[in-house]
Amino acid sequence: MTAGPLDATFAALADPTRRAILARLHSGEATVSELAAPFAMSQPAISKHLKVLERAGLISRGRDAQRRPCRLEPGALKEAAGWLETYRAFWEDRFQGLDDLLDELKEADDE
Amino acid sequence: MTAGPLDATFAALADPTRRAILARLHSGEATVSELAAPFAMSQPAISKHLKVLERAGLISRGRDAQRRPCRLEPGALKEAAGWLETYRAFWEDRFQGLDDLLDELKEADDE
DNA sequence: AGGTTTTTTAACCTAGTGGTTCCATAACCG
DNA sequence: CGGTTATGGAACCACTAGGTTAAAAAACCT
Repeated sequence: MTAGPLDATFAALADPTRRAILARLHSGEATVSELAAPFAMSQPAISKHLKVLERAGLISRGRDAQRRPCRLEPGALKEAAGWLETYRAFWEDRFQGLDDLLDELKEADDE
Repeated sequence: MTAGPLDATFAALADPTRRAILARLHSGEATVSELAAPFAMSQPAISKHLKVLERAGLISRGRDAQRRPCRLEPGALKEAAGWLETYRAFWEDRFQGLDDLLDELKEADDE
């Protein structure tokens, strides 16, 4: 039934703080405190978000003395994009007016 | 901080039942009972899922006598895919081994 | 060893989610 | 009108999520 790691990935992406963290990591590794700095939120809260991202496979963490640098991992993002890709033809068809055409035909049928 | 409708969209996509419903709707409109049939779950539960999908803008609902046919809406899917698209270059770079090269350089630096 | 920095853990709170069952609504069909 | 079908709503329950504060770990620096 299409379960699996997509659950965790999409759930992780559903939070704006976490998406902002990913955006930040897009431009390179960062430590927990660096990631926490921009947010009006306690640092343990950020740690929780990072754990969610890690369990979803969106980031991985190294060790540098006391610091735990985070880096973006491409795998999960790629899978999520892959799932959405299934629908690309659908929304591009719609953009080309195919669905609108169908709507017109249906309305014509009702009259 | 990149908030907005992406929250609702990704949250809606985080549930396998809802993704299955979207997949089903990909091949055409369907009524609530048709959508509920494949699942070992009460029909009100499906109604709740449909409400989540609707509030996320992923589906819309018409009216056909007692039935409330659901159809897939492309907008939200397109936005979600658009957000992920920002990272496409990142995971494709990784696939090309760019990050692996960086890893090798770093390991060489440690020795 | 003692103190500082960085990060995680624990305990707690509130609110939301995903499911249930039972009932209400709405539109059809005799 | 009365019954049936299709769907939404209300009340409830267990569990999870996102936040807090306070304390514990772990690795550094004299």
